[in-house]
Amino acid sequence: MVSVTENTEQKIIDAACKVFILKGMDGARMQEIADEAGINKALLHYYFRSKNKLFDRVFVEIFSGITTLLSDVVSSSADIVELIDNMVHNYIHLISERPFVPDFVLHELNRNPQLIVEQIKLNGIDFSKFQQLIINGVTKNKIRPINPVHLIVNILSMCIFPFVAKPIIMGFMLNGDEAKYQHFIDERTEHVTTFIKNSLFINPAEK
Amino acid sequence: MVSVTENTEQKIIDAACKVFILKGMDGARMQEIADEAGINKALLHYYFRSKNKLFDRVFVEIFSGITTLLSDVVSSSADIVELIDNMVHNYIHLISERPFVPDFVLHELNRNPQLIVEQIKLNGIDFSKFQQLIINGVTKNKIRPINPVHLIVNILSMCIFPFVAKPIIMGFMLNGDEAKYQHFIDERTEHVTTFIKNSLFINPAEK
DNA sequence: GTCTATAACCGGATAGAC
DNA sequence: GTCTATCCGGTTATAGAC
Repeated sequence: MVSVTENTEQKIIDAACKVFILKGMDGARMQEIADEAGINKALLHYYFRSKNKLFDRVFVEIFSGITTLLSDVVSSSADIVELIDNMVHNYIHLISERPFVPDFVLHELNRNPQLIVEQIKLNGIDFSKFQQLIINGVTKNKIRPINPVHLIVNILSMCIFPFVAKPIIMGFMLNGDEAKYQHFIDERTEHVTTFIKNSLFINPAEK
Repeated sequence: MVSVTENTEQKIIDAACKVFILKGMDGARMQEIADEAGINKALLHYYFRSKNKLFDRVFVEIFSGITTLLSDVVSSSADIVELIDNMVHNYIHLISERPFVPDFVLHELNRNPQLIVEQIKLNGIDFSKFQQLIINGVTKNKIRPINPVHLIVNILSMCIFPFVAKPIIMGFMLNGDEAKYQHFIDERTEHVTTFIKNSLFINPAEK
């Protein structure tokens, strides 16, 4: 029989995710994580020896969620159009549910680029597949030639940046109106896919 | 006669900029800033009462550099094509020289969105001008209609994100090769302007 | 496994001499 | 204005009872 309350280790990890994502490694406090998990501070050290070890554990968990999505989308898409649709839709959807994850991941990665090394082997992107989809699109005369790295960076940029830059967008462009921002995000999937396709397709009628 | 060595206050601000940008507010240490400035820790508190006050001071300085550039570009561009060229070129150039600034600004802004409030009045974007350039482009039948907010976010995304995401791009797409990343950045201005224009112009021959 | 209490340390801030 | 020495609060981490 499955217990209604998760075990302590999982409660700690969930709490740590929440606090680390919101405050970052440097800003997070073990006390706050303990409170969030509803346990004592000493118990954190019993399960995970140190703050650093706890952080490493949750970072891997959070980061792999992002990369596996990318891998899945690339490997499951039949052509470049499908890939763009899937990638934009899935990323915006994923981040909408945890909007502070991108800033957390990017910030911690810049603080300590070493963090990424282990992740790469674990969750490498199948670039040959991605490149092949582009080549196919080009040879069938559907899209302009484009550097795959630039294209994938363009897609990720336009999907992820609007969440990281929320304060700027709201403050400077939407008069601090939360509802307007939400509406902006709701339009985003449709806008970005159209914007990218308009750029890629030589003949707009094709898209 | 101008002294060769800047005064102490300026030395502190320069050092604080450097350390805060690299480590963030939470990760920075007053001792490290003092060392970087070549002075004693107590002197920091003599000039700026607290870590918070010192941070606020340098944040304003760093952030205003970014927004004034945007304002200048918008107000000095005669049409939408010029604006895109100027904006992409200037932003990528600016950030290339201080590549850790975007992560710093975005992270601190997410940690404390209040920070932006004072900045807005100080350096608001002239949106009407920007919108007018787009409308002019559309009515002269040069570009497709587009939501100004989405367009400006697209431009900023594709210019800024590649710097914030450097560890990811290098790790996952460029085999950790620093030279490849530098080459990628060198191509970026040309690529992004072309990508945007391809998307905006209905007839590619026009651009 | 979980708790309370406390050790050990670190970092921002101040006192006071020069 | 600049320094040395020090205080004091907060935070990680451990000891030890239950």
